[in-house]
Amino acid sequence: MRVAGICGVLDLEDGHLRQTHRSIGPRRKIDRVGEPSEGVKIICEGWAACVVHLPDGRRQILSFLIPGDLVSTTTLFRARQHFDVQSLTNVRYCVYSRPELLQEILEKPPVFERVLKLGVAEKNRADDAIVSLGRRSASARIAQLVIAMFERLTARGLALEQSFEFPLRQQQIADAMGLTTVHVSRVISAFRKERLIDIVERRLHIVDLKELRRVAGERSSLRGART
Amino acid sequence: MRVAGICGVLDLEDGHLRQTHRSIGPRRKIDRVGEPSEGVKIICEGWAACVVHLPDGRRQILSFLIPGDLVSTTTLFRARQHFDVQSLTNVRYCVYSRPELLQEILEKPPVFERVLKLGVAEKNRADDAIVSLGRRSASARIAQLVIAMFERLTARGLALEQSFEFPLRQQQIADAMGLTTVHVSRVISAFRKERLIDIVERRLHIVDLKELRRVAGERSSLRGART
DNA sequence: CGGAAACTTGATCGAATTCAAATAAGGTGG
DNA sequence: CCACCTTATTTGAATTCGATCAAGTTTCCG
Repeated sequence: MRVAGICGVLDLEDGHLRQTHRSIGPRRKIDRVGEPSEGVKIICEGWAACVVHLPDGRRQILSFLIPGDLVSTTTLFRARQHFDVQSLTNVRYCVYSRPELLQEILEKPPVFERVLKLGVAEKNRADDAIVSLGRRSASARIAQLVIAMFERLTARGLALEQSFEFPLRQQQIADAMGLTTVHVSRVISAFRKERLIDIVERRLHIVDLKELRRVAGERSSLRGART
Repeated sequence: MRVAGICGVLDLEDGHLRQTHRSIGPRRKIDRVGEPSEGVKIICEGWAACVVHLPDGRRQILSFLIPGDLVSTTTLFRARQHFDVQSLTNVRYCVYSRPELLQEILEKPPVFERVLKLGVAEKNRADDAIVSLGRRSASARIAQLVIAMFERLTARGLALEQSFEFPLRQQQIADAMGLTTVHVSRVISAFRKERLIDIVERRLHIVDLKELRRVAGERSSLRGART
């Protein structure tokens, strides 16, 4: 049965691919490190994150997932994941059977292309993260994050004007940006004071997009194909 | 005409796929930012790197490429690359026509699987980099780099005992690890003094692998499918 | 209402950067 | 083969960005 909307990104034809839909609360594991994902998943609603746990208890968030995102292209291949995927909010996602989807991919070039595109987008985001973590200051990284989420959410029609749902805790921002919560708090306070952004009730408002871009480092690179 | 060896990673059948081979010197661009790659390339000999240039002149190296590596899975898709690919040493690589390779992929599941696997390996390496840059100290990152290169080169039969060709300049290590040359020099000096590694004439010897792993952080995560 | 997360704020510390020079290693034309 | 020039590497001193330590305060839920 075809479910309308963003879940259908992979089901380009007449929607005959079998999908299972699931809903879960926040802080739940969608996929677990060391286990192969039992299917290929698309986030339909809510935010999730790919998380690596270090032996000393610290964490690194590899990426945030929002509606329309494929939960790691690597799940197309039946391999152990090296990270957990966990929900940050209430999440609804759908699961495709791996073999069925693979067959669909091989039979239908547009589906193949679509999946390839999602994979490219995912890799581009990882590359963005590497550049941010490797060469940008804390403020630049956080400004980048805000802008990146704004653009991704806008592309999916999930931003109004310059504001959008922003359920991230500062701890999660810290884990994604390679910082401490304390420092994230300081940077966000500074952004508020400088009237760059404002966060009220888990909703982020971009007050001065131009200046925010400047702070983010306004680099020309990494502006390639996104989804 | 089939060329033996590592170039053939994608050409699993009887080697009828057309390949063009090219040789270039060090510090040459194999692919250029903003331009779609004109084909799908495999490194046959030498080292290369994917490099992002920031507007202020600083650089971030996204990954190092060694023989057997695909030059970015994203080149399967005709999109603008957001980074340069450049040779670090003399490099020989081969180029497949994108349409021909795509057709081969769609027709031959083993080839499809092979390409998928290379893509997964690439993504895993990017994720490794994110964790290193986000959560590890300078020494841990450099130790990781040495171990990772050792393992990758070993998998391709390019390491003897615990030593291998290591053509990287400290500047390049710095650009990959998000550090300055000055600091890379200090860390490597310390490693030498502690008899962890030694670098002589662009060849790296791992003196104390166990201790090197300890320094690298000996984490259990991120030990997934590599190629 | 009460307890636990989440967020702030201040003081101090430290890893890595920056600035500055000196030394070593390569590569080139004569 | 050597003098010369450029690119790498090393080392030291001073600085800084973000971490760590330590309380508070606020917000969120059950």
